Amino acid sequence: MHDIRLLRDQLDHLREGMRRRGKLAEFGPLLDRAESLEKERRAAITELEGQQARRNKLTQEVAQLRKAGGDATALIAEGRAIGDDIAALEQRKNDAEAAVQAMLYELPNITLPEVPEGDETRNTVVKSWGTPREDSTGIMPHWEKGAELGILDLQRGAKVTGSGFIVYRGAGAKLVRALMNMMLDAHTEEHGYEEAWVPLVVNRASMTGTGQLPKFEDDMYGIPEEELFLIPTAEVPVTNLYRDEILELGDLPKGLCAYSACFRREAGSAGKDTRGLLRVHQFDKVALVRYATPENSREQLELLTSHAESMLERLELPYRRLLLAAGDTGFSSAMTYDLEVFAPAVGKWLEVSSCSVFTDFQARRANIRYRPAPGEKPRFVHTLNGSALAFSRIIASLIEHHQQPDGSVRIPDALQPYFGRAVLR
RNA sequence: GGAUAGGUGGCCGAGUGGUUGAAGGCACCGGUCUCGAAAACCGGCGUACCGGCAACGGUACCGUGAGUUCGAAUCUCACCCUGUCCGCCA
Repeated sequence: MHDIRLLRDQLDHLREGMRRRGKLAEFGPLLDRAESLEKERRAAITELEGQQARRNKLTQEVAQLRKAGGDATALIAEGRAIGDDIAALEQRKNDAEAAVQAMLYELPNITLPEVPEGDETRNTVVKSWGTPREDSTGIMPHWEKGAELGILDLQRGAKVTGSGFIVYRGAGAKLVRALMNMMLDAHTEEHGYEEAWVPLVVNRASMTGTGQLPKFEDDMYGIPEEELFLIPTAEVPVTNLYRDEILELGDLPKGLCAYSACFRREAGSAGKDTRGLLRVHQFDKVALVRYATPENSREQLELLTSHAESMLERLELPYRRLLLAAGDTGFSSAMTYDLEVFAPAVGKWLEVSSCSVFTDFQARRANIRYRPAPGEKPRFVHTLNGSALAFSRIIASLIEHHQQPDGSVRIPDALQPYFGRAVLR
């Protein structure tokens, strides 16, 4: 969410931000309406507060008059009239305020200057690691190989819940555990993160704090009776840990990591892009969250991304890092790197991580602040997060990229201590 | 789920209809003292918003929302949360 003051003195900045995302047509009219509503809001406040001041004064007069034993009937009648006026003005103010607020909630973040303008065709590969297997001859797609190895049971997952809900079995289930432990150990022991184990269900305020709501309610699984939502990522509960709190400067930067199941409705899509593990409704992920000062949040993004990349290097999966163009950058994000691994049988690069700096966009929504120095005014922190990593596509890539000519799947060295064996066959 | 107590400023805590933004304490900031520190003493110290170039003026905020009233931290109702006891349960 943006500072409401931007509507007054930096409307051009907002407009330019929307243009860079290619969304000026969509948001330009909204900005104009928001600007005039903001004016209306202020006018209503000014008038309202004037009447409130009148009432406060009158109220004192009534008290004094009563004390002196006088008759306050006339003053009380006047007060009643002011009260009616105040109620109407309050309504006017609330209406304008709610309307402006609703618009601000709809507006995506402004991307950093270094983020390229335009849509996803402007995404740029800024780094590559390892050599993808271009020749897919003899490599079975992960859904076939997974079934053959007895580690993936897509049919029964569909039966038990529905399509897009995966059952891992035997060594497959253990593979999930191994990935979880390998990643969490690395982040806590080598990268300095505190591990958290969080609820998979959160309330509306938390979903609003990180930017999923109100705009993307349709993408969420919800429990309407309780006004609760299944988390699409551990970013939501972890970032909201410090909602409405003031952090100490000495605590920053602060990093938390958490494993969680993630739930996404992914409405609409079905077809070859969603085969096997490519796009599912529930998947496993280790998430990284960082809280930083505005001064160093940009460099914290590099650090965070490097932590995610190190997971791919341990798994010996070739990857590339994309700097997303403004139009492809997520709603709350100011700058995002995507990490993609190559799945040779699918013949595609798969997004397995997304690392973002949100500047103060989430912090303002969630009211997460820090005190720059004792006695100074609190400021909003900058939040960051990244997946490190999302498992399902990693498993897909692992099964395909590490598939051997004899049909077995090699387990990378770094994973073996956690998985307990060197090969899947 | 039932019963019961309670939610006040960064923290603790007083306050039950009218100069209460709110006593007192802690913490914090400045000063005196000291070689320096501690202690002691003196002073300062909430947040947000509106108007104003500013000085400053005004308004709101005592869990949340609605209500009663000329006037609500204080009264009424609903909801949320926390503690305690009972019940149930992995």
